[in-house]
Amino acid sequence: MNRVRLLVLNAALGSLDYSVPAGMDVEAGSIVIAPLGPRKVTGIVWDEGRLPGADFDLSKLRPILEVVDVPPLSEPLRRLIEWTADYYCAALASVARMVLSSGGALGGPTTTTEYRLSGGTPERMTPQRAAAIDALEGEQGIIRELASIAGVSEGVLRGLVNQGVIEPVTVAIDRPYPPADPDFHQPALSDDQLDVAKRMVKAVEAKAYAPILLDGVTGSGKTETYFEPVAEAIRLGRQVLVLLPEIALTENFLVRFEQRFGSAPVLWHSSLKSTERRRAWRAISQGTAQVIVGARSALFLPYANLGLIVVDEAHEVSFKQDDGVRYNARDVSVMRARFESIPVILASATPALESLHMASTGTYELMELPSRFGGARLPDIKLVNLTEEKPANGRWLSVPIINALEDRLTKGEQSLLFLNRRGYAPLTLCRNCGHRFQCPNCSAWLVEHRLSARLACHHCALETKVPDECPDCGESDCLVACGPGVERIADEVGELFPEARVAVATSDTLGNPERAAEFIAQAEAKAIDVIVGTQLVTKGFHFPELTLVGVVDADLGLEGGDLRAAERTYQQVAQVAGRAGRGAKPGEVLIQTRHPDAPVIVALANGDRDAFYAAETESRRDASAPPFGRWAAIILSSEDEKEARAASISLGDTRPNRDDLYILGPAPAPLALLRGRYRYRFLVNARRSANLQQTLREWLDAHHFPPGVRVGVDIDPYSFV
DNA sequence: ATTTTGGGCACT
DNA sequence: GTGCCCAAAATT
Repeated sequence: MNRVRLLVLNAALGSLDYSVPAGMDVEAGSIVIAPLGPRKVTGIVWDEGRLPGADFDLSKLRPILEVVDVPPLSEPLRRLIEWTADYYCAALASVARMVLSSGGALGGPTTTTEYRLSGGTPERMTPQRAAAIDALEGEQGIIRELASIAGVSEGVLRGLVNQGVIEPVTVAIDRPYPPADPDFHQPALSDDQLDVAKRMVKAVEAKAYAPILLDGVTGSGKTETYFEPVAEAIRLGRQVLVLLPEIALTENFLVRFEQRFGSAPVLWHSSLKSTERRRAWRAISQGTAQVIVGARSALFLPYANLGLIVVDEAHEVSFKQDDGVRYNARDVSVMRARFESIPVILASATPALESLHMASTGTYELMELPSRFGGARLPDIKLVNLTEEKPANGRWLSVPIINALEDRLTKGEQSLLFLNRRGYAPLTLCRNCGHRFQCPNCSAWLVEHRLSARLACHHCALETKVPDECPDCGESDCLVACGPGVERIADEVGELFPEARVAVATSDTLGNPERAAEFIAQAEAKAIDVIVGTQLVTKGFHFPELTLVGVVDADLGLEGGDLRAAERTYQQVAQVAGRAGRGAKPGEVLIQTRHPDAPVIVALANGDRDAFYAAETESRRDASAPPFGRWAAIILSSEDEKEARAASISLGDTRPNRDDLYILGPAPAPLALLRGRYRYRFLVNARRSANLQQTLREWLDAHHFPPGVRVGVDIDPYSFV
């Protein structure tokens, strides 16, 4: 190729043509550096350029500067980038950027300098230096990362480097990962598991596109079952990607993985240190990384030789990315498997209705694990009607749950209380003047966190100390907490049972893998009697001694304008209920609700999954919601309220008028102010037959927006705020 | 996204 | 005419 079309990594630019200097070797997918105005940009060679017809003087083409020394992006990956950009109405460059997300992974030297403590002491000790030396015990990394770990400035550390207290270490970037042994430990599987595993192994051997819905009740051993096709892919020398919804889940997963394969997999998530990220990216692109376990962003990595994708807990909402390119990793996984011609396994105990629908139409192959592993039974589920069993004033646990907790404490068994609200209380107000603490940047209350003695906004980074006086009326000692959060429930348990060992499990307390591992170790060692947790504890955890699950407020998820509210409530409660009775002892689940007759709640109480899905299917059909119709959201935002409103009204005036597409809005978004930006929203409901994306693109492209207005398109939205 | 260009306008 | 600010255009 002597002339190419380059996808430059800049969202506002499309693709640009460049000439290829004689002697330079490029092919489609090559990563290159090219001149752009006075700057240099990274680009991906896309194809042979827009040949004659473009009214551009071809002799003015500028030459590519250099080819980056990494393998070219494969054809299937390039098709995936195109599909994702097209389907989610995003810029090609934005999607491509996720592929090259490693930042420094491209080119560069093969060794890097990291720093660690040398064991010496500085001539002059200062508080910062002492704190840094204390915090960096056993750590190694680049200065910036160490500074962030130690909570001191980079200058402090550079001073220590000069004094020899911190020493540089040369590290090879491409040192290999330990190999995974597919036959390290063969677990005993049930007949059901063996049967399903065998079918999945066949799919891996076939090296063809095969979407599989692995539908197994909680505790049925889905992970051990899909480890078999993973092992087969390793035997065939192919790479495997396992997507997990949360980092907090990986610790438990890693233990099981190491037991099965004798070594840790390659991890990919947003908090990887830059050198680890770079090492992983290169190993993945060279094919030396065998099994990659990652969050959704791992989906866009340039695997050299992918043989299988597993999406674990595939129903999880966190697979939907809600900023930047708004994609659903579950759906994009299926497309990647299609372009790569490989199987993809969606594993869940509570599959999304869309996934079940695909299975029922035969688009996905359904594989079921209907019973729990090792003869454990599914737990008994009972409702607690909160309108009859009222908790005491200022308390949130009803008598049946308190009695059940007491029973478990006496027997030395564990309990789990589930409430999907972080912090102590969702709203704080002044008893004297009624002042409510609200985030100045978002339409949201500040949530009190007693563990950190702070008021925090859950939508932006705002955090303040809890003040001593009301900022409005100046009165002191007048602030009251309204409503429950997990911390408050933990306090309540502590007051009821002072001897009980209570642990709060949320993203605040288990935010990083180390703390999650510590929590799991404690729970397994029975050093915890009662776990109080948010949705984080609904998945993945396996504590054999846990026999009681209490759902503090099953109605919480039903509030708010979420189109999938019923499904999400069903999934969360069913998943958390699934934590009970996984060992030899039977489990009990108590669900507190004010709406014991609501269809979701009834289905949960009866353990009647089919009835719930049947009812939900009908209500989706009536609402023309997925899988029968499709939704999209368009959000216009601006720092200026008037500008946002004017832009949305003017966009509304040019709305397409079609009978296969219904447009609601504009209206202030439910979160009308988010991170300092005022937001207006359109909701689009389209028939399956409508060409939703093309219609939206034509509508938006024809419109001119003022510079301060941002336009976001969310296809198949989950969050309706 | 970032840089360059060019128009309008106040000021000299 | 010069400098400055802002919007629009160009970037291959």
